[in-house]
Amino acid sequence: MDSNFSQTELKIKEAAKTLFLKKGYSGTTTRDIAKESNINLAMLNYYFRSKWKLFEIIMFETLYEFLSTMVEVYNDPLTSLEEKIEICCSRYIDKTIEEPLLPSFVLNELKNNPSSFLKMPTTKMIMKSELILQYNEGVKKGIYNKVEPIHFVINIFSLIVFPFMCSPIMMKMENLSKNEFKDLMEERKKLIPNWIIQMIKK
Amino acid sequence: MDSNFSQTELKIKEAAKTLFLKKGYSGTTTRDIAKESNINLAMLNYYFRSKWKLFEIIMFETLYEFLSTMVEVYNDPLTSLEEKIEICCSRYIDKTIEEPLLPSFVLNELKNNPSSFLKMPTTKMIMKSELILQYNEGVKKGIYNKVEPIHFVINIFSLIVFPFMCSPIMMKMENLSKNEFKDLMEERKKLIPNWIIQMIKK
DNA sequence: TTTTTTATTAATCATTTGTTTAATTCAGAT
DNA sequence: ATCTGAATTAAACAAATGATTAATAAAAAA
Repeated sequence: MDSNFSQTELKIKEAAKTLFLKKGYSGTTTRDIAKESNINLAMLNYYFRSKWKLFEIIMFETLYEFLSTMVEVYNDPLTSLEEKIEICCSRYIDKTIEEPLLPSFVLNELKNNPSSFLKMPTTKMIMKSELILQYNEGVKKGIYNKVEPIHFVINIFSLIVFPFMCSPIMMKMENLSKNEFKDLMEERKKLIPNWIIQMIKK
Repeated sequence: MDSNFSQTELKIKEAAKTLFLKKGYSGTTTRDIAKESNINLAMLNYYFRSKWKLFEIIMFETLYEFLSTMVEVYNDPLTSLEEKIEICCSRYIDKTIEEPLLPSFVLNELKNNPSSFLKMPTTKMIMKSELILQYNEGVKKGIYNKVEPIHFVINIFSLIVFPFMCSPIMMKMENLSKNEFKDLMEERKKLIPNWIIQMIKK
């Protein structure tokens, strides 16, 4: 019976994800998770053996799901560089609007332990992707300024991700509602690709 | 006697700052701090009453020191917009090279509690600073593209700060040494101002 | 020197927290 | 209906953790 497949296990994972994203690993207690998911404390260890294993599973799944949707974008040989940037921005921002706490969570938890991140099948490829090849070609043709490709990649991610990471502060400072902030991010879907192109064009 | 002024108090604060930056508030124990600073556990409560109060002091001082050096830059009426951006980048990057963990630390700890951040005297002013006035003037004159000033500000900070936040991952992925990473950031002191200008110029 | 205040220490307390256990309930197979 | 293994529960354990206490040492004031 797949539909009834460990209701409890799912409930735990969902609650754990919510809490880990909000409070981080060490800020979340197993009792918090038990309470949030309305399960008995012992069930956590019954299904996942330890808080740490549960965390690893959630981190892996979350990250994997997130990255998978991206790899195909910047490796698609059929789209141009500019199209790639557009699609990348659009998807990334959509995804992050859905889960605004994710970037901050991932970067923080991986800070002291980035190796576990590299177990992901999708991470190592970015710098050897079609996106980079096309950028390098453009440089060779004299269309784009020559800068280390790593700068090019960082810039894209910086402009996309960072605003989400300081959204609490931004919203407080500028008295923005959640929706107003979301609208700003939606705007950026179109703005960032233009900015990026302007940055690299001669 | 100012030179001998509470050697212990200082040692605790330094150790606490190191650990809070590295492990976050909830990832750091009072015993960690006591050990790192070679003081007796009880001295922490003797001088600071609680772990939380100690944390608040460190957060405030760190943030204040950091922000103070910035306000004057983007409020200086004598420098042009482009000069401001250059100086801002240069100082920010220098500061962050000194303390690479700071941005990640601040954004994370303030995530669930951004109000405490606004107690800072220097935060609220950015959007009404000389920098923004000059940008708006440029727009009026038709030199710059018209975009919400908030985007303009976010972009600057994104390009400066975000790379530091993913430095562990970057370094792992690209096999960079600490020095190589530092060199990349040094490069950006000159690159970012150009990029920003290209982004806003028609 | 004597007294008083301040700083430091080791030991202890009271919770919290991750995990385990042993007993009980439940569901499917026989 | 009975048996068997999985799921669930309440209780407990052991270690960790923030904080306090009471005794002692050191420094300052008298």
